[in-house]
Amino acid sequence: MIDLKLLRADPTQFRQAIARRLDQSALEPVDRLVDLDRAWRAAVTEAESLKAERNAKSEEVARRKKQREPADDLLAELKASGEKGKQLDLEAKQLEAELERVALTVPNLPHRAVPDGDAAANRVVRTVGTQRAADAGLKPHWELGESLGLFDLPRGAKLTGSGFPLFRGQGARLVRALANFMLDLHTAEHGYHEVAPPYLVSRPVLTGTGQLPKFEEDMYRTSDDLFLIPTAEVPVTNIYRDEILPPGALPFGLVAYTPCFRREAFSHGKDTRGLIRVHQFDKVELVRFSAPADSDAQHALMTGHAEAVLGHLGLSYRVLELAAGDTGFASARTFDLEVWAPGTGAWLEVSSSSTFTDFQARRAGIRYRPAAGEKPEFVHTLNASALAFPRTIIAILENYQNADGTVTVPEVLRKYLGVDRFTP
RNA sequence: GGCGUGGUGGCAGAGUGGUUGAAUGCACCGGUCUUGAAAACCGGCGAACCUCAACGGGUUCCGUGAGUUCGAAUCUCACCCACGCCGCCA
Repeated sequence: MIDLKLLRADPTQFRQAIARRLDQSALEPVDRLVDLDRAWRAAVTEAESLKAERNAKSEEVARRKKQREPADDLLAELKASGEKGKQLDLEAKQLEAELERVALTVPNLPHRAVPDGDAAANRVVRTVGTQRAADAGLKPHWELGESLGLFDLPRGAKLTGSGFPLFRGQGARLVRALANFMLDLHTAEHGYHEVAPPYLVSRPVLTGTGQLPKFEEDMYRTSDDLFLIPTAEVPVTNIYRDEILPPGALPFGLVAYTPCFRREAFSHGKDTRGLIRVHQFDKVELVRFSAPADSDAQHALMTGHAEAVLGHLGLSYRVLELAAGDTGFASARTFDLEVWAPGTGAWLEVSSSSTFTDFQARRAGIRYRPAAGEKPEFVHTLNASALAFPRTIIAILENYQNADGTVTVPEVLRKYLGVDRFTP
């Protein structure tokens, strides 16, 4: 949720900041909010002043009754103004509900450091490692996965539909190995506290992180009006919803290993080959809570934690800073980590590291107390995948493949897999 | 799923329909005392919103939402959640 006070203070500047997203549909609600906000405040002021008057008279009634004095005149006045009070109250409430409804559709303000432009303006911050040449002899991961018996996409599709992969044998074990490797790394070396959250969440929780109300179509919904999580970000960020964190609690990080479910409703036929884009996948997610002044540093730190996974796996990757027009709805600033996949011949996004500033915290009511006795303030929330499994698996298979059709297991995974090579 | 009990401030825990945002205790903050700390004593201490240049003023909040009433933490209804017992079950 945007800060209405910022909009009120300088609507022009606010509008320009939102305009950087190059999304016309984001500006329309901003313009409506200015008018709605004015109308709402006028209604509140009017309703509250009548209430104040009525409260004073009610107190006078109580005083007189105690002293056994007549109060019929006041009672008549109160009865007469009762209907008007209800009316004014209702008007204010309706305006407030509309105000909130519209406000929830406005995206976060881009961070000042974010470059202008659309996806074409995304900036490569750094490239790490040496890319294995995409020569003709290299196989894409879907061929390797099939020949090595690591996953069976046709049978996965038989169970559910396309985009629901079935891993088996060493492939299934690789999934488990990646989970353990990543969790061990983040808990032991990066100081994260491990959580295992619910995979179904409610509407208010999804509204807190920003998936609702705008992106309902992207998720799977149950008959109980619960949603399968599209990312662990949702339950983990909301752990502290409607809470005030005590002084000294910040900053801290949580890590969770969960499946993620995404309908990918509008992306059929687009980069869907093999494991590149699937409806269900596993992911280890980092979530951090920070004081506002500290969040940029926390963002860099967390991005480094995600990069460390790629580093340990010996994979070549690059870090992209997304331009304002390509940054997600709730995010103020995002770094994408793209891993090099020589068999596919493409850079694949394996992580998105974002700071949400106070946008999610406002929606979810996550605050902290800077020091004992001080006023609560909204925290800053951040998260990064570290990493999403399918594309990590793609990169491992394609980068570590050998001329004889086998795949060497990266050093750090061997103790989890028990083998140093995938063979047919 | 059935029956029952309960949801009050950071925590614990009172609360006859009328100065109750809410007693009391703990915690916390400031002060006195002390070489220092503790103890003791004194004072303070919820959140959100509207308004105001500011001082200040006002409104709302006792699980959520409706209702009764001039007035609701207190009465009524619905819903949610927690706990207990029974049933079912991985």
